[in-house]
Amino acid sequence: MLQLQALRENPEHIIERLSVKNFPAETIVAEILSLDRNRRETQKNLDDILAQGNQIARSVAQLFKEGKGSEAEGLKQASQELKARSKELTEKLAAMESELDELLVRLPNLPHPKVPLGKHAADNEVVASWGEFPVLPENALPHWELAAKYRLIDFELGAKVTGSGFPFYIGNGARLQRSLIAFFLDRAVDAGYTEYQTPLMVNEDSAYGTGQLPDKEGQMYVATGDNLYLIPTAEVPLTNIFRDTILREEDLPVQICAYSSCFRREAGSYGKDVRGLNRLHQFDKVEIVQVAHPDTSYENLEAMREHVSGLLKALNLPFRIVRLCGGDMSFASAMTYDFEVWSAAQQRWLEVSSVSNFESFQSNRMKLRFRETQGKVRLAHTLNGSALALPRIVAALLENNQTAGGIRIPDALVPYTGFQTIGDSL
RNA sequence: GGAGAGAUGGCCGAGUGGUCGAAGGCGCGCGCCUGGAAAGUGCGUAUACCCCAAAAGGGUAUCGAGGGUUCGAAUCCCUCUCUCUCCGCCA
Repeated sequence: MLQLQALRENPEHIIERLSVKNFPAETIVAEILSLDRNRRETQKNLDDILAQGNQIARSVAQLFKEGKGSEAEGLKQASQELKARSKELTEKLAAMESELDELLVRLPNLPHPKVPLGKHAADNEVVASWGEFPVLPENALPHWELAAKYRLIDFELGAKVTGSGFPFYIGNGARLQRSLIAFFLDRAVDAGYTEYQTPLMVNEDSAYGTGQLPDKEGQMYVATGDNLYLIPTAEVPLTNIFRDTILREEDLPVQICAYSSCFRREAGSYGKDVRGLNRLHQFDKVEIVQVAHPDTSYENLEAMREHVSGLLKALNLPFRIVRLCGGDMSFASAMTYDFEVWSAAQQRWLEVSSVSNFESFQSNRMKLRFRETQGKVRLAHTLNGSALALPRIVAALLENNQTAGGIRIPDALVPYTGFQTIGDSL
């Protein structure tokens, strides 16, 4: 969430920036500012009353020490009255604070100045592209048909055992998944990320910390019996590691990564856009996260972009990078690069990674700070990115590398799969 | 799941109703000492909010969390969470 301080200092700037995200903020900002003024006044009153109470307690102690306990009676009476008023004000203050918090939480993060104006994906800015579209054989198949032909993935079986969007991976299909996970993790570790294995369920505080709650509640599966949420991405547990912590400046940037299954309800559409691996309720992903110094976090963002680009190049998948426009960005992000891979049989771009700088938006809510060498405490910046999400990578690998005789495995992956092709022969 | 013990600052650890935001130690920072270092030694070293234009200074809250008793709570009472030990169960 945005810092109240920033709103007080320059509300016009906040409103102007949020307009890039097509978010009308005037009313809510005005409400926040007036509520904030009231809150501070109330707090001042409360503090004064409590200070009087403390003063009385000290006087009483002094009187007892001097053996004049009987003189304390009048003071005790005064203290009782103060207590009643302070209780009332405490409740009022708590109500104001939660109201203020509710309002603040509704404001999205400010987009970086480089973020293009726009409402839809069509307004995103293509900032890089790499590779050439493969020439497919006659009768090229989309990945779901390839998956069935070579018995790599069984969607119907998943639907029977669990539901739509929960496929089984089988034989070389399962092996391919495992290979990609290991490959992505190895590359992340080589790039300086420390590997984690995280819980796949998180509590409510964590879901708030990264912003899944309150507004994206419907995205997550909930274990209602225990009030736990299945993670929609490893970002949630990875980033929440740092909730309520103060790091040392020399520890920055913190670079960590994790493979996890991800669970998303995505109450969504049906049809060819979500066929096969294009959109699932459960999928696998390697996530990279950085906690960065605010002065240099955009350099870290570029480094993450390079890392993800390297993965796609190693897999020889044609891709492009787009900088999301204000309207297409997520609530919490200040700048996001999406990576899209060319899916040759479907003839469309598939989003396989999203790399974002959240600046201090998450860390403000999570109280993730670091201590500067001069001793000052500042909010850190958080960044994350997929490196990478598996299903659409698999989709593109299968489609782009299909030949009349089978599917070629990219060289970089062969040490992991142990096979060079899927299919009868080449 | 049953029984018991515990939770104090970055860490260890004292405190069991009266200036206790909290002794002492370790760590860390800045000095002194030294040719340099170690040792020694002096000082400093939590966070949030609020008042003040800012600095200086001051107020309030926080000893796992929430409530209560009291003029006054780290200390007494209640509830919850977590940790440890023993038993049971278990990949």
